[in-house]
Formats: sequence, C-alpha cells, structure tokens
Amino acid sequence: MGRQEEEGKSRFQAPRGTSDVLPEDEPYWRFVRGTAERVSGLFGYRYIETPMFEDAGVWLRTSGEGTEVVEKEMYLFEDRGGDRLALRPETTASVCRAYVEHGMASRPQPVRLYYFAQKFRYDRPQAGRYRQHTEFGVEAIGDGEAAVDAEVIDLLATFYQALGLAGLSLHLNSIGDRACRPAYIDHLRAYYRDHLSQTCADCRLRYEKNPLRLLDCKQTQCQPVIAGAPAITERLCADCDAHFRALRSSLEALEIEYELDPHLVRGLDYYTRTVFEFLPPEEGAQSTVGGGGRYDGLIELLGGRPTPGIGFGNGIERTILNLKRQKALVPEVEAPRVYVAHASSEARVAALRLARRLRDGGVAAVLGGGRSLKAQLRHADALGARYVAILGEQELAKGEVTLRDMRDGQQHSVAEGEVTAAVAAE
RNA sequence: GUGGGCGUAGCCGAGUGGUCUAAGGCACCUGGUUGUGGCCCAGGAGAUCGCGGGUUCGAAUCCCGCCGUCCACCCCA
Repeated sequence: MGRQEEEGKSRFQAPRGTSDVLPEDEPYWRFVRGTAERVSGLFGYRYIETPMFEDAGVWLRTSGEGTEVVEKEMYLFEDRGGDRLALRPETTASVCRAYVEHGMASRPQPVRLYYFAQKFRYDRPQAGRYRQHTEFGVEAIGDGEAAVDAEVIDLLATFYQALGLAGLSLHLNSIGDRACRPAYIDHLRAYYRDHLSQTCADCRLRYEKNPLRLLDCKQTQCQPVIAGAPAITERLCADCDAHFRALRSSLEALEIEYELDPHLVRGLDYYTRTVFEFLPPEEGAQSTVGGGGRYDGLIELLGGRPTPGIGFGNGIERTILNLKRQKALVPEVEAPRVYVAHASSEARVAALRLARRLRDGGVAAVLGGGRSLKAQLRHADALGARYVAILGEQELAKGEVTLRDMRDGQQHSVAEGEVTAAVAAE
C-alpha cells in the first residue's frame, strides 16, 4: 500500500484477492441473499452477526495448531491498546463464542442461527478463492441428534434447489469423535509407516502434522496407498456409528441423495462425526460450494459447558460463479419507473418537485436535465425507465405533465397531481 | 508458500524493435435545426501500451524486478 503513496504514480487498486461488487452483479447478490434468508426462515433459523475481528484466541484455540488457517492464513494484528486481534478467518468459532458469551445455553435448544459474513484468509488467490469472501452459514447449537445433522444438510440442499442450482453432489463422511478418532489415526499412521516411501513429499509432512489429510491427497502416486488405507467409517465407536447410520437413514427418508466419501476431511480440527460438502459438476480445484460438519467439542473449547453443534458455510462468490456457469435466471433489479425530464430551465424546479412527489407516492423516479430533451430521452432509454415525464413551458403554463410511455412512444398530458396514479397502474 | 500463462482506453481487442504522436468494435458524450429515445449517419472525449529499471540510435514490442490476474499444486467457501 505504501508503494502508491511513496511513488504517487500508480493508481490504487483493490487489495489482492479482494474485489468490488458492481451494480451489474447486484441481482445475483440480492437473489442469493434473499433466498438464503427465506430458506433459513422456513427452517426456523434466526439471524446473528458477530464482529469481523476478535481476539485471535477465538481461532487459535479452536481451529487447530497444524491447520493452514491458523498457521499462515490469519490476518493477525495488534490494535493500539495492545490487544491481539485477528480478522475473522472462519465464522463458526465466532458464533460459538457469542453463544457462550450470551448464555444461549439457557434458550430453548438447539439454538438455530444463520449468518451472512465476510471471512478473511491470507491465501494465494485464484478463481473461486479470495482473501475476502462472503459466506452464508448456519449453526444449530445444543442438540446432538442426527436428525439435526439431517436438517442442516436439508436446509443447504433446499437453498440450492431454491436457487435453481442443479447437479450438485453431496459428499458425506463421519470422522468419529474423541473416543474413536485417536485410535483410528494410530491405525492410519501404522499403515502409512510402511508406505511412506511410495508417497509424495507433502504426504510425508501430512503424516506428521495432519494425518487425516493423507486420505485427501490428489497426487497419482499416492492413490494406491490411499486405496489400501483403513477407512475411518469402519472403525467408528458404537455411538458414532449409530449416529452416522441415523443420519443416513434420515437423509434417505428426506430423499436427499448423497455419496459416501471416506476420504472427505475438513480443514479445521474441531469437527467431529458428520462432515459434508456439496460439489458442483464442473472440474476445478476451487470447487466446493458449501460444506460443514458437526463440532461437538467446540463450545467447551470456548469455555462453555459441553454442548454439541453442527453447521455449514456456503461461499457466496462460488455460488454466484455456479449460477453464472449454469446461466441461471435471477430476478432483475427494477429500472426506475419514471424519468423526469425538463425541456426548459424554467421547468427545473417543477421537475424537482414532480420527482419528489412521485417518490412520496412510492414510485422510483430519476431526475434528468442539464442537457437537451433528446439527450434526456436517450438517457432515460439507457436507464430502462418505463415512463418519461416531460416538463417544459407548455406544461408549466397548463399545470400539466407530458407523460411518455417508452414502450410504445405514446404520450399524453396528465394533470400534475395525477402523474403518480397514472404511472403506478399495472 | 511452489510452478506456469497472461497484463494495450470502462469492456473486447489489432499491433511482437522504427511508418504507433497506438487500428477497430462495444459502451459513453454531442449533433443530424426549431421540445422527443431505441435503428442509421456524422463528430467527440477517453491510453502513464500494469509499474519501475535496463538493452538499443530507436521499445507497446527484447531483458530484469515488482504489482495484478488466471491455471495447477497447496488449502478451502
């Protein structure tokens, strides 16, 4: 940033990995957000908003030391008072912090929350991956039943359906809990110990730091090793196994198709049992549109009583990317209904007043002027205005307005007081 | 963080060492007489050729660094 200031030459640009949402994209954002709110409401979820930055400990303590998010992707800073803060890299921990802080354990359980939030990660950008992105997410805290897992997945599937996004596939896995995962990891390590020489360099690191990730490696040389690796779903403890079975039968009852993916692992350490992702049909690395899972130990890590929870995050930029790819139709944002033109400078004030009057009547009106009537009509056309109200000497003299219908070019005189009604019809 | 591609007006894009004080299209503005859109016609404005340095008599065109972007890895939404 200092560069531009020092040199005083380059123009400013949005920081790497960030972007501006321009009016052309507004319809998409409006549609996606509106749909998210509507579907969340249908499922009884209430809106929550947490700060964009908080005590870095919220994430340092919960996300896991070996994870990328904590190790190198957080925007960490110290404020003027010396507090160690971080830009929100992940929303679940924030929401859980709020749950604990506001004593939500004393509300009817589970507490169902949804949010629209920006997240920040210092990552190398590419298509579908940004340093700032927006997420629609949901958390159901306080109920460990598999039925809630199914509900959360159903909510996300309903959201996609309402958007008209087709062809997404749901990948599902269970990664066990504190009772059975450590034993599984031991098994996995034992298996890999004999195969490390056949794996890629990254996998040798994963073996040490994040063994579950071994299963997710895409290197071809590692595939045979992965294929022979023990599956966690075959080593779940009785409780986790029962939970996973209950979830699957719930999904089947809801007729939600899923694909069991024993290699599905999520990036944060706090996940337990259920993990899932929705993937679009297209190829590409940055493909996951939405994903989530259960986090039964997270509230405790944040100082609350042991409380189960489950949620998902859905990337809005990726959602919109997919809507565009599928050429989905999204509702257009309405063009102004009336363009108020004035044909003489004497009529300027009258135009101002007419515009005000229209708006008072709930009609969207854009004020023209400052150029020829021809130019104003051209302008009105470019804006897509349905009507042009013309005020000039003639109209002023009679207290009327010439109202032009831009669809067919028909125009007629209307008394000034009747313009709103004339234009509002239909 | 690693490897690679790309970077010419708001957008698309020609031009790859001199004829470039940079083509064309879209968009924008004005006009085509006297108060009227969309088509057409004419005109206009708009370019530090991403930024900085170097090579050369001469660079948008070659080299280096930086920035940005895209692709793959990594990671994830």
